[in-house]
Amino acid sequence: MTDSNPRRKPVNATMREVAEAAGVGMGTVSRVFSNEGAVSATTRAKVEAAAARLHYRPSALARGLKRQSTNNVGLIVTDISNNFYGEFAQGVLASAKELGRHVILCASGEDPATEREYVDLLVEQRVDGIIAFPTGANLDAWDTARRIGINVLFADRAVAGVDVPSILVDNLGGARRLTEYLLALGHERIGYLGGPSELTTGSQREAGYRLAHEQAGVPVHDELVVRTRFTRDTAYASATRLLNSAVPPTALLAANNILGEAALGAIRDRGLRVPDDMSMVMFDDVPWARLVDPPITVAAQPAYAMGVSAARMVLTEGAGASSQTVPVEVVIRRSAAPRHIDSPVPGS
Amino acid sequence: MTDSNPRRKPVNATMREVAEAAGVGMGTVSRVFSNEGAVSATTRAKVEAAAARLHYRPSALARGLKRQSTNNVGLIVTDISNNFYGEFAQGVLASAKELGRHVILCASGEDPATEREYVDLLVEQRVDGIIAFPTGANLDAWDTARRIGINVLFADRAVAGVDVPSILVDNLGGARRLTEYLLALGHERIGYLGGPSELTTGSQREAGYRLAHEQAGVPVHDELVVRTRFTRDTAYASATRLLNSAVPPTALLAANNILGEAALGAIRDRGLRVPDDMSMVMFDDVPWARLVDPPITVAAQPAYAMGVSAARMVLTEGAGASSQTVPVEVVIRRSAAPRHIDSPVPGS
DNA sequence: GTGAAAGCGCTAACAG
DNA sequence: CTGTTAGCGCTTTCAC
Repeated sequence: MTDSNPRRKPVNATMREVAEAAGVGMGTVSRVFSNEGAVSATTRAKVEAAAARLHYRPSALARGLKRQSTNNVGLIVTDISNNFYGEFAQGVLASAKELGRHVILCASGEDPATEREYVDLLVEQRVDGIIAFPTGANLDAWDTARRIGINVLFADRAVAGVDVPSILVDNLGGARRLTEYLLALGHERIGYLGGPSELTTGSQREAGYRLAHEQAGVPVHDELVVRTRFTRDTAYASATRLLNSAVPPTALLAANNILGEAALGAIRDRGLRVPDDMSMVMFDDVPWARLVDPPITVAAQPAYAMGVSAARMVLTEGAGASSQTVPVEVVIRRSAAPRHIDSPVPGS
Repeated sequence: MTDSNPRRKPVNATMREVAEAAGVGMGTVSRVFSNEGAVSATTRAKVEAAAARLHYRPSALARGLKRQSTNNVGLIVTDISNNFYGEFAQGVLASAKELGRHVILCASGEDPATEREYVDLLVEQRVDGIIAFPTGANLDAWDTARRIGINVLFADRAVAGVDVPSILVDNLGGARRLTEYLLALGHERIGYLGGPSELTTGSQREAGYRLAHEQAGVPVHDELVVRTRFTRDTAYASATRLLNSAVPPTALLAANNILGEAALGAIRDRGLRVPDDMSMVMFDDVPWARLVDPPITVAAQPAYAMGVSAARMVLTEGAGASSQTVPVEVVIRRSAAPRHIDSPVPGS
């Protein structure tokens, strides 16, 4: 760093100054930096030399104001330290980079007030598009975002009463197949550790769990169905509650990786072994699912690919993008075993 | 969404239109929305009513251009799906939100060319500050960023020849204590799976490993020291190479969580048990470290807290922020055991 | 307390 | 091919 006085008011050269230094008009400088219109090689060289000498960097602010488009896109996730969102974000970032866009990241923490704040903020920033894992609230905020010309894309969850293109996953199918797998192993008391029913990720997965039971003719024991938030704060307590049922489950389905983490922790803390004492499966194929012993059977959502598609949809297809549902893949590993003959069975 | 024709050119109301609708001057509207200067209650009400009617949202672009400051900060990490960066980012986001700032997220993938691209881009966006995990290259780009008045803060790694405030961690101390722990357990062939020596995170951790050996009077076996990238791509192969040494190590220190993940995977794949056949410890306390059986002994970096501090430093202290080094906490769990009497020992 | 006016740095016609 | 000009939407003196 060569600046001897870092506290002086920074003087970032303007386009006008570059033009003067190069002895050309502003329009020419603009053409050079935006790569539009034709500029003779000599003129271009002069401009570039002057720009380099002055450490000139164009201002995206001014450009955006003039062009009425920033090249930014907003991404609202719940919690970026959750590997699912991390993978998704990597996908968005990769896709955005390829398209020459920036992403402004926001974490709502699943809180509607925070979400509203971020939507408003992103609108003020005049982002070209917003990719969000919506809480389901703030319909009016989303509405004004769209009205103002911002392409909105919802990820993972559909929101009732709003016609916004979405990229969804086959939650019902995934949960159903996971449940069928457990049922086929002979389990009849399968605990379900799920998310809030207001989120479609919560309700659809629960629906899949119930559907599988129905089709197998196995009754669902409502005391084995516990709903909690999809975040770490309440997960462990809920998992413990489930395991403490009067007649405990012999297998357990966790509706996302955070819940799975809590469930596995709770199982361990009670001295139970997987899968001998307790079978378990979960949504989300996070790195640790393969690493624990035994490795966990999961319903894998293609998080990275979803992020890539999401960015592409919101950036290139715009408001006209059509919703799509991506499949989840059930990956059988070794965390579930056939029910022991002597396991408690309802009515026995 | 009430708009019947989503494809029409979006008409976001301007401040001038709000002013006209409210029958006041633009200056007044500005005062209302920026909460600066005094406005009579009645006038304010009129303005707010008009604004609501028109779905007016101020433009951060225009404001930024005029004020010469966006309220944005750039964050350049390596890979946001890596839990360490995810936690760090959560900290930055929390802190930024509190200070009314937005975060533009970039993932360099540890690639200097990508990093340069992002630095240039963030400069063009005129962010108020940049928090980065630097690759060590692109000194000139960092220099022009600072010259233009952007506060730069390096995280995790120091860069030689550049005087930029940084938030570092006690890498040497952490690696040293981890190694001492293994040495105290009687291990004399400790494998080191580390990062590139160009990164201070790489070199300092290796230095800690070597220092502990030196002080214990135990020679370092260079064939047990393998350096690789800190990313997933090459980690597994390097871990395997280490385990395949002619005389294999009895314990292993992985220099970050990705390397630890790879090491644990490789250990498993070779049918070795932890800690009976192979002790292991690593840097980074990620969720899975507690979840695997046995849980892994780690040197924990306070990622979230670092993110919080980083944002605060770059946003409130500015260019004058003084570098700080945060301690790492060694958390002993059960992934390391005393060396077996019959383990291969050099010269025996 | 409030209005008018001058730009912030850039792009996009439009002439030449 | 290149220079000139009129704003993009907002903040900020400066009068009133």
